[in-house]
Amino acid sequence: MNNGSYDNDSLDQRFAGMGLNNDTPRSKYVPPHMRSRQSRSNDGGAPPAAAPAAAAPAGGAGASAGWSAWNNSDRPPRNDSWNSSRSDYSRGGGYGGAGRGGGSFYERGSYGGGYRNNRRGNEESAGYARRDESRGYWKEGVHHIGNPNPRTERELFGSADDSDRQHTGINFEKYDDIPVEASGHECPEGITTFGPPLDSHLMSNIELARYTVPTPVQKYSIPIVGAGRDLMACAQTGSGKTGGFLFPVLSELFAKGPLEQPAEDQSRGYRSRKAYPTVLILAPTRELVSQIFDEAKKFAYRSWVRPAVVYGGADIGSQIRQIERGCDLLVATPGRLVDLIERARISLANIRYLVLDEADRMLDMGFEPQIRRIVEKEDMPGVDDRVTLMFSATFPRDIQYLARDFLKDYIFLSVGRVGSTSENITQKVEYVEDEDKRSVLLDILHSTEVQGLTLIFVETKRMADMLSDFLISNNFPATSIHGDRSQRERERALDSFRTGRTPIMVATAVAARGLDIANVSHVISYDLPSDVDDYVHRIGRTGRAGNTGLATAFFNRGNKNIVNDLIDILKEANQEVPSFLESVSRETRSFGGGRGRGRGRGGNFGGRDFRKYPTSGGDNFNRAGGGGGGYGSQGGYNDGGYGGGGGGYNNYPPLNNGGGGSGGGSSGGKSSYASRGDVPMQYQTKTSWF
DNA sequence: AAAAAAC
Repeated sequence: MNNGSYDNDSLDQRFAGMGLNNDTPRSKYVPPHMRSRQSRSNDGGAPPAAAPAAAAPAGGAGASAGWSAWNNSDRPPRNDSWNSSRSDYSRGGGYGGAGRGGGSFYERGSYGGGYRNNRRGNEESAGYARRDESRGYWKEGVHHIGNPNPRTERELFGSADDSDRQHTGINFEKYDDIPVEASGHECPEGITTFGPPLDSHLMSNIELARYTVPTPVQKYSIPIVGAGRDLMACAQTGSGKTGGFLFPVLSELFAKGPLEQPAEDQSRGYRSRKAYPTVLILAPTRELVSQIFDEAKKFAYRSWVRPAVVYGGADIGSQIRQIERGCDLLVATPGRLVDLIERARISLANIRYLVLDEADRMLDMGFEPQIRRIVEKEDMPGVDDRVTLMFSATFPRDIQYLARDFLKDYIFLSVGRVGSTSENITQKVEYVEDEDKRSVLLDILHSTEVQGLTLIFVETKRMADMLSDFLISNNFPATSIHGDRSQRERERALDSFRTGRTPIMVATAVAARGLDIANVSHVISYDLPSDVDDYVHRIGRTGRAGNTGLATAFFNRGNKNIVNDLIDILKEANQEVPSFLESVSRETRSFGGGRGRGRGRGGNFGGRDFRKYPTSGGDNFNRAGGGGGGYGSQGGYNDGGYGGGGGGYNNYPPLNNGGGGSGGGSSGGKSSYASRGDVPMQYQTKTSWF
């Protein structure tokens, strides 16, 4: 990583908009993880360090090199935009110029040499005769906006009273109460409204979607991406994550226009039907990818940008035809993308923005090799020549280590939840033995008034089938979703759940993340997951957009592996901790296991920038080290892997000590993040594709 | 151990 020698001394820490350091009234809502910051805010990093505005970090050079490759034109720094009015929106000219009127702009050429090489070449000679008049285009450096189309508009944006379609009813006022913490070099200031320099056409689409005020994550992601910076954002779903990356990225695209097709491909001269997307968005499930695509269509409406989506389980032929019709912003699951790259249908050579949604999942054991292949082993520009954005509700520190390979000098953003955080989800944990689960579930379903949707999570696909059959045979309108069902079945299940035709859905991990389903009033963890992050994502399916929600979990001794993490989560969210949890926790501790995996959130509901808390393994307890390496529950995938657990974990060692004083020294090199030396061997060997 | 993700 170009920025390996991260220097904690120069971290610019901000409590933007939070007023944590001053006279914030006690009554102002602060979610649990930010609250814990308050008590620690005097540990050295707190003063909103004056960023050395004059001295642009060297990293800026890399960034601007990436941008000058954009259309091969040198452009003057943009002067009407982010960086001039606000001193630290940008650095080192990382933000390219507006470039309007630049003769070097390519015309429309988002794929396969534009229409020229396409079989619809006659359209080209006819002068952009577009079948769909609502499609915009780019010509001679000017963005021509397509005509409005009422029908398309209704399809995309629904009508104002169409509550189940989208979040029109979000309680926007509450946004101001959400704290945001940003850390990293010269972090740009947040914005407060959708306004210039955000592209004006984008703003009109945002208006059509009836978003009036940027959500907290958007307030920061917009200027951060506008300044060409990389970003790791920890934000609950329902906090506007999708807009958080779509808005700034589309705004840039609208202003800059299409990229020229790479020379090698042009020289082939004929029939290149490869797509050269500028933006790549990756997500871990097909449903999520499809949901992001739907959002992208809204905000790309009438613009020159053609969004496209590819995922497995669906007809590849029609997906290929779709990307041939235009593929500037591609939303994809990894497997199908690799397939299409191998078929030479997609090239990543023009990627300028890479987005990993649910990034911690994308970088975990199951996905990491595929992501590495896509990002590092294909033709995607290197980390300095693209902007990389990662979003997730949770960011374990081991994943943050991995993520460094894909990011340069990034901003870490931690955002509370919309509508008074996780506290608007009531979490209940019941002690239920496996054999009693069915009858307890029936009791719960019978006793709950039928309003809103109930989502039941199980650990296995088989159990999902069995349980939904069981419910149906008991006259509950249930369906199920899991990876062994066909894509059509999955889509039908999700749709019938969403619309309330079957207000009960049994699901595996497929549905745990990111899915935006309005009106889920109850999430039941029939089986608890082994990783508490998964639990956090699950309960995030309810209590969305300012509503309250209920989350019930069935716990028994078989779940003792997550008992400590679960207790932490409950405490952080101000929830009742049943006594049986405490006693199982005590049993477990004397059993010698303690906590398997340093969760890395350090008592933080969402996540904490590991660069600021280098040695805190996320443990709230001072616990004897030494044995650490031994009980990595996830076998080589965890913090326990390095340095034998790093000695006793201290509670949040002071910033800037590099970890040397807190026991981290035992890991040999943990005090410095300059090299890969501190990274578990397992990671390094796993980097190869096979 | 299971889940997700390509055919």
